[in-house]
Amino acid sequence: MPVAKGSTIDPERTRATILEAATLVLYERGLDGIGVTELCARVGVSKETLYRHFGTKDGLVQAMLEARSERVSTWLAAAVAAAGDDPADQLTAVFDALQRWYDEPVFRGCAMMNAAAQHHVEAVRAITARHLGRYLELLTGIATRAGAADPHVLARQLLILVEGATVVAAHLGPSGTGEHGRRAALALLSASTPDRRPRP
Amino acid sequence: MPVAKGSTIDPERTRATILEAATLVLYERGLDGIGVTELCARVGVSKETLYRHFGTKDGLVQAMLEARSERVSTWLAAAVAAAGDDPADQLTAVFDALQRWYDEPVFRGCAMMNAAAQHHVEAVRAITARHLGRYLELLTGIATRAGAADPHVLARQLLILVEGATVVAAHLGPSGTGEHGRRAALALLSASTPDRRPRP
DNA sequence: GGTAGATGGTACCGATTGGTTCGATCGACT
DNA sequence: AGTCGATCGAACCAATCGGTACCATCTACC
Repeated sequence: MPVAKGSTIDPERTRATILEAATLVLYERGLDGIGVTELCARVGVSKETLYRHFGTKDGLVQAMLEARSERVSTWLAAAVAAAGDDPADQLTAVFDALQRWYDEPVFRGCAMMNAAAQHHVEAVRAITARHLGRYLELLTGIATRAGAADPHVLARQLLILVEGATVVAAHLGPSGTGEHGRRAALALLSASTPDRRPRP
Repeated sequence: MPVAKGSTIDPERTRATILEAATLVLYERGLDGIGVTELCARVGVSKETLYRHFGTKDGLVQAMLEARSERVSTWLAAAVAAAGDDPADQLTAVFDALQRWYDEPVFRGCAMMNAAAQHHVEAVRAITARHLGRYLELLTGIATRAGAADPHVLARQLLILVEGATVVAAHLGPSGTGEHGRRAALALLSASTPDRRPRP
């Protein structure tokens, strides 16, 4: 969807549109898999406009990774919040949401991790590390509410499951991967909370 | 270490040397992060030689990924074999070996998965899928010998742990990651083998 | 209606890309 | 001694790369 011609009185709107379209294209083609010229054509914007908004291609990449990290984290946190108070239900919600993602035809693995694998720039590494930190925070909350003996260790184990499931789904196909992750997560949850508290 | 001048009477030796040196450089810099010219200089070989042996840069990439997959799989299988017959010991050996890998200063994540994230070529995807298949085979063997209720499901869960631990170690640092993976794997193993059989 | 800013389109830049070619050289084998 | 194949080093190629400059155009605002 091209950006409207002329000044639409909203430069920030243009920026947001570029960001949204570029996110899809860069995810599909890879950060270095498409040149700026073709990227601009796909996004529907002129080179000058893109460079005025983001300075360099790296600037665009970083801006889109920041935006994507925030969007994805929020989406996952919302799935957890909608699952009620029970930590087991919350974990189930996480892996069900992931499975829906894996099933999308455009799924190509975690965009943040893919980006870090391609782009050897310090800023990108920082963004992806922060992204994992957000996940870890979410999972630590679940582990803490579950009364885990060591919530931080359980959270790191859950993070390993989340990222591992994403990698496996990307390379061996999505089928069943979310469920495998979910069952593993629930098993770890049980193993980490020796005091069984009955559901109210 | 440059290839010896003239015909060292062993073209295959030349090929192997290129492969070995290129593996390190491509892992460190990324597949698209270094040009053929600089790559040849780092490897210590002329462009003509490289192209005679591998045809294209993609050909070199695929050859080195095949070789690396085989080497890594063999290395991990050897670690398992050296751990004796007990499945729990074998899983411990897997994650101890992984932790030693994570601790290497040049560790940058799984080369196969990184390559697939960068290089959108079908052949590369096939190589990485086969690589995960080898891991899965190894883990299925362990799960079967452990008497798991469903060895294939347990093996996929263990694969998720292996790949997830590698991703987390690459982006949040190696510290403790192998241990987290190992403890999670042993917990899943216990949960999947309801019939406790005493160690002989 | 006129001005100012945001944009599209296009030509253009130097640098780098993957890949080719050629002559000189070197070692092994006859 | 002489041939042959493998190699190096460097020149060379077209294509593409990220990035810049210029100008006509369009819209919002006055």
